[in-house]
Amino acid sequence: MSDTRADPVRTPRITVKDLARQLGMSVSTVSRAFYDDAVIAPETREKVLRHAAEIGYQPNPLARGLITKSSRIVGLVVSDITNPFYPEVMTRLTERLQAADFNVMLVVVSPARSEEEQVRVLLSYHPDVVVMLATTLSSAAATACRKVGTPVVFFNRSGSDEHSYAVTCDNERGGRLIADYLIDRGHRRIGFVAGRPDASTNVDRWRGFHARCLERDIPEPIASEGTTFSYEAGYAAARRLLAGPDRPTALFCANDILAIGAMDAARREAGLAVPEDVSIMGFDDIGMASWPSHALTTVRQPIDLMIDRTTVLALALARNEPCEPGVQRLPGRLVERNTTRSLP
Amino acid sequence: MSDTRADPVRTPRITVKDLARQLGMSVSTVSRAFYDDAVIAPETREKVLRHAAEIGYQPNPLARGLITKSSRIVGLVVSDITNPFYPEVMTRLTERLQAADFNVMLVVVSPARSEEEQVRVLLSYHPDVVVMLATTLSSAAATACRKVGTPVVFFNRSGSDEHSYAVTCDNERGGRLIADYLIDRGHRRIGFVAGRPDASTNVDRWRGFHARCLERDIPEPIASEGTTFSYEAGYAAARRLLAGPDRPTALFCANDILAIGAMDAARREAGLAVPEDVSIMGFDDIGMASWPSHALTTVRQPIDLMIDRTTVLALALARNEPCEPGVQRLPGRLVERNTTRSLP
DNA sequence: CTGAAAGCGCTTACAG
DNA sequence: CTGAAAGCGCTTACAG
Repeated sequence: MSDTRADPVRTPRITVKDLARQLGMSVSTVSRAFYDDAVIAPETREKVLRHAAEIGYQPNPLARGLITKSSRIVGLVVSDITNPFYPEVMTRLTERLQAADFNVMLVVVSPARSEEEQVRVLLSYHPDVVVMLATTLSSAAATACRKVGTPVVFFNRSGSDEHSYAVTCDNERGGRLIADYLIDRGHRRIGFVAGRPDASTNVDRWRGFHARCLERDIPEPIASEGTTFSYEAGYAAARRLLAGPDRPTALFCANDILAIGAMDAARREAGLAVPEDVSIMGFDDIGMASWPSHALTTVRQPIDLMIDRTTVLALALARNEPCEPGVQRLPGRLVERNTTRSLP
Repeated sequence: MSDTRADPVRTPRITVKDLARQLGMSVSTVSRAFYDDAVIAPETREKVLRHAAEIGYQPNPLARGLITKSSRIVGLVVSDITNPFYPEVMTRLTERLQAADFNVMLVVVSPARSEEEQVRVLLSYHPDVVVMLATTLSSAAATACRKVGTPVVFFNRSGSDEHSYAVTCDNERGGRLIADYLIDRGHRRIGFVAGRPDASTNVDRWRGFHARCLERDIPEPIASEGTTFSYEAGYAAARRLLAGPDRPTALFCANDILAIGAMDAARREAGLAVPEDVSIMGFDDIGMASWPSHALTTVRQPIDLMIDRTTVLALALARNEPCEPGVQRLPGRLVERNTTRSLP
């Protein structure tokens, strides 16, 4: 603290008082000009706004927030950034929120410190709402939010408790889609490359896939032991899955990044051609999936719609409008590329 | 505004006053407990701190900032998020800043609106410092910051004006490293796959590379017309460069993501084997570069060091400590993998 | 060492 | 329609 004022070169900020003085008005009047629904003469408002624009004044949202109890901050909590799916979501969501005149405060949950502790400092800024971008986050963070009455919406994570908000892809349905696709093409021995075992995306995709396999009288699919959603994990799991003599003819990977690792393992470790010797499917449809070298058959998450829903929900909650809790499950669609084929 | 209080379910926040009342002290005393260098009896401080922890009180940094003129917010401005290099930097930087008790306010500059406008709303929160993660950002944003006296540090971008702060890889030296490496291995006809022409990374890498080629009496390298740093751009550029009859024996790509696109083009469009028919090099050493399917020879940016320097610099500036302006150019190192070979 | 008071930059009843 | 005053949650000289 002591050094905060060590070198007072900071330009002193323009305040309402300055404006009021320069315009010969009271601060109240000046303040009112910035609120559409305030009672103020149109010419007065215009005068204020014009002058403000000229000298580059804008009300300090921090001071404003003290009174209105609204910070216009939305907290964005992320953790698993290795999945290329997230940076894209993060930036697009941020753009949308910014366009609605909210600012995003980012917290990256590092395993080094407790989730709750890290969210606590975010909470001290009184965000109007926080959105969790996280398959991976436990509910500790959400609980901390709820304790201070801050609404939270989960992106890409279901299974949070009853009265919270979530928007996800319909992962279970996606899993079924994949089972049908593979089975329709004659596959019987199918392997599953798992991601994080406790992630709802992993659980739901597997559940749908597994259920559909049983419904269609396919032998129990063999699942790898899940660890993380990473290239390396996909590589390692596929190597094991494809090592035995009775290897699967197809692999469903819990997400694209796993699938890309799995493809490399199939080619380099097991010496198999994709899709000639083994079919491989992912989930998400990240940008890389469509690169010619991967050309991955996968299920595309309805990302535009998901972001849209999340934005609308977050904005409504930030404004304290009543919203119906629950998880919105949006349907994905299967996109066929070159990593799968029909068995003769 | 009107709807802000529509549904007053928000838990009322605990304030200093509550603490003071509950402890039978004045607010001044309570406040002092949170400052290490304030004069206050040790037992009093402990009593306050203990009680605060119990009931989950922490001072509101917004109100605090009004007085101290320090928001403990650092602005993080990003734009080109398609390059996987950035998400990594972004999250690691954020973690470091959080660990130092600063919070990150993220602004994603979208091409839809003006840079200055988008930074303006960040500035209204009075960040103590802003760091620009951007090869791509113009100086408009930086100018806006300077106008209100907010210090800015550029990450991965040099060539900002004289009295600003920047930390980058020594890109020019990296370009020379690559020229030497290729020339030492017998390459004479070398192509350059350019990224964004106005990005300092692109310019500096090319400059060093080009200069070194001339110094060593290699024929003028042929450069593609740069557009963006993307897989697609690398793909398109390499296809053109490798199409002619007198094609280059090696390609230096301005970054890894371009290089990966270039490799795919070489293989699929030109029918060339890498490195047998053409050697390919990138720059950055993003995670993907080391995947077995790419195994890209590249120059690794000293990312740990860069992040460290940026953190230290940003923190110092946030505290208004005097810092020496200028750009810190940190040496990268060449990492050899499987996309290059010696010419016989 | 502690407390009463002023003030940070705003907004918002309350009078006029 | 406008202004004077109170107050949001804090910090910090200033007395004591």
